Amino acid sequence: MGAVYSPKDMEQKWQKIWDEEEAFKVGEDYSKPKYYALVEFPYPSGQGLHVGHPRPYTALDIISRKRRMQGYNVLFPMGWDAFGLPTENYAIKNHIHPKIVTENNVAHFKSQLKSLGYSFDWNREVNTTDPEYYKWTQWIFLKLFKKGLAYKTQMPINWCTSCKVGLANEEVVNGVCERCGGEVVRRVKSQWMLKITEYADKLLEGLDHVDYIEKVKVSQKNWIGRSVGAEVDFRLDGKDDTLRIFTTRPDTLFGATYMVISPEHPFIEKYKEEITNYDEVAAYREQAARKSDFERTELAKEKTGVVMGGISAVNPVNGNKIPVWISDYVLMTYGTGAIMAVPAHDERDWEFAKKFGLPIVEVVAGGQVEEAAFTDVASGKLVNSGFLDGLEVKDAKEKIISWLSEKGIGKQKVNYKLRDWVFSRQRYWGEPIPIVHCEKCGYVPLPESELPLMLPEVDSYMPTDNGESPLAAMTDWLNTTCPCCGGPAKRESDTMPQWAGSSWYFLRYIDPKNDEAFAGGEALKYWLPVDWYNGGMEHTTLHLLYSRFWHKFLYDEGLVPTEEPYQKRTSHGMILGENGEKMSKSRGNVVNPDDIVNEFGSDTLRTYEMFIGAFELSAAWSQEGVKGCRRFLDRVWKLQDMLTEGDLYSAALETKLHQTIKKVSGDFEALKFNTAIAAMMSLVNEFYKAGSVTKAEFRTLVLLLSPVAPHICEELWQLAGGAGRVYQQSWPEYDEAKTVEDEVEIAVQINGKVKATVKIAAQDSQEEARAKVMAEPAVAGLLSGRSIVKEIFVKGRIYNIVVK
RNA sequence: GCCGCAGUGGCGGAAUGGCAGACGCAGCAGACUCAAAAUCUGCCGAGGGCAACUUCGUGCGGGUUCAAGUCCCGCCUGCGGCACCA
Repeated sequence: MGAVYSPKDMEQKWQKIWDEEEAFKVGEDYSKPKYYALVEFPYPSGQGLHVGHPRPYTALDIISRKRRMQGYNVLFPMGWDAFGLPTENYAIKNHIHPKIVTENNVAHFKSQLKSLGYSFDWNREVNTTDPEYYKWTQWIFLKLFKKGLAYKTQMPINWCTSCKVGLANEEVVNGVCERCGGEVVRRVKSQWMLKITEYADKLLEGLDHVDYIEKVKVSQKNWIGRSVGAEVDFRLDGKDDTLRIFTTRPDTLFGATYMVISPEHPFIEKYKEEITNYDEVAAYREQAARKSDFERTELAKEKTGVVMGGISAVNPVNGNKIPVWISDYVLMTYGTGAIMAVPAHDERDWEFAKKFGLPIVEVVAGGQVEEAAFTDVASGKLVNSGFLDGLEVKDAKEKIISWLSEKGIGKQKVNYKLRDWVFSRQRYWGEPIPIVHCEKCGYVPLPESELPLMLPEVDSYMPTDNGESPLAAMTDWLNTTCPCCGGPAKRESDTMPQWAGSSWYFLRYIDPKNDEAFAGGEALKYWLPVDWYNGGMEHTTLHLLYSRFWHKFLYDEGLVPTEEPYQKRTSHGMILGENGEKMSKSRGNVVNPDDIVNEFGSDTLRTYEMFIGAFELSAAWSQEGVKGCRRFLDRVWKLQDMLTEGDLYSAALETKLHQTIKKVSGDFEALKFNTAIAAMMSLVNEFYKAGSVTKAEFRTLVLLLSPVAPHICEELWQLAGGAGRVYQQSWPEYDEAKTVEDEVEIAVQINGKVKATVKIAAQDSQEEARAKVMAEPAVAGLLSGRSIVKEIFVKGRIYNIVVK
């Protein structure tokens, strides 16, 4: 009789053994096939690990363990994305330096992760706040700067009034700060920007060559928002000046009955003297500027606007004089900040025209333009459009664009929704931007030899109300000399956003201790690209897009060997509380993984998190479900009492074993961990039914289960007389021919309804099957007196007889 | 509004167009026990029937097919993302 299954001591024992044996140390033998499995490194928050964390980690730990057993050299690393606001805020509140807070949180996270038995190679741990790490973050920034991809500009930014920090567009969710939910207003500030827009096409095009789940590709495509249209110049009536607009519907040019410019458009100032209702215009502009983005979108239902009195434009195709309006439904940040309005064929323009009584002229037939805008481009021909009449939309577009080009008043143009990345943060706990501002020389990059530019060690790092970084007050650090002319200069006081360090961390794992380069060329060549990257959907348009941008830049610089960083990207669903709501302290439905490990063991937690449901969907926690998984492991444990000597599969179990190996192997690859575990449960049930299990049969189960529940499997491997360790074994193989039952029970249908079942040989032909089916008394009875119209036989599955 | 995903027993969820409900949870009955827990065995979609059986069942309405949870058309509901991007 074996001992009772008590995971606690046993799991610690094996974790220690793995450590001592350096079981998961990444090999340096570059002649072996490699596999790079990556999970998003966590932000080490004060709350510690959440039960959501182990879901993706366990999934790729399973893949990594399986790959090692398949003979791959596996890189499965872990690290810390440790710069950021929560740490800084906690530090301020509790008067502990963020560096200390980070150290404590990392230690806590690490011990929690270790207790879960992940096969990370901890020799390769990285930390974005380590100067030896951020030295290279700064180094990459300098490369971007030298290429003109980092620039400082005065621009309205999203300002979180609560965090007192500027945010990228991606960080503003429903008009509020993604992190704290605080109000976001627009504020003009001088900011460092990264020209991600320069890579818009490459980022888009690259998606065709990677294996990302579809929804990730779609989200990135939408976010980049490429649209092909035309830029057209409209002459201002009586002036030697033109107003340039962007449109995706140049075919509707004859239907343009007015124009609209954004309240921020420079023409308002330019024609200040001539606008007859300037006071009204200025008031409208004021009002628009005061609105936060949130208010702008909230009020979007009702269009507002004001006409620019005394100014009119000329429609280039028909010479009609048309008015120019100002409205905040036109954004200065997209296209040219001005549009031609075609109310008959654009919903926004239609709404605006209806409200202000502007003319609606149909130029594509097919709708009722007085009732609603007709926006269908697939049907309908051009009307009221001179030389375009009778053409289809597609052809009209082509014709008008070439006409405009010939006349020199327009051309084809591609626009993107993607905006440049606001790269400045006015906070302490981030990478200092390695730039010096000199009155004479402008913005001067720090020489590489001066990297890392360390954060000053100071006591006060409070955010300021005036929007300046706390670093701006640290004059000893701030004041320096210009690397260019040697004169007095000031350091940049803004720091980088949290997304900086995570934009290249997967490269540092490849060669984490290199002090000559961010990573060595040979190592990069061997390990890139990441073979499988799993992470949250919430990072699709942030981290995932940013890191692809940096990687593509590094590729263009000849610094990395692949165009894309990640070959495959998958995403996991959230773990919800027992009540089906998102886990949160305030809802009181938070489950702490430590409690589960203590009560049931980490193997149970791992198994449960994989069994809980489809990996990519969210799933509600169930304490009863955890117990079920523990019960399964108990049953596996107790199989040791049923072992018989034997190096072969018994006849009764052979087919089931081959089927299970096939099922589990395939399901792991497809992220169908729930059905893989179900298959193993089913195998265990068969073992119990059989009453005894040969060691060979048992070892196969142990090997299959080991990526999911590695501790119990090491123990059982040893008990079952296995040589070495489970992690050193080869992944079990199956024989396709042996996955098929010799005899199967098939359903016999009459007119599609199951009427009987018949046992036949799996390989039976239709004739052989027919004989057995017709011999079945129930079938014979049902067929008497009816004529057979058709018979359908699906091998090993079904026999359907259609009768009249 | 647009784009994705989902809707199956009391619950979590399975099902290359081929016997719907695998596997697990909960429940019921039995075994073991003085008893309980644990464990083991059996049952477990709904209606009808003593029973052999039988009818109905995968959000709703149509369709294709010998055969539909699965494919097509039209809806409904929930979740996630984007959203005045011209």
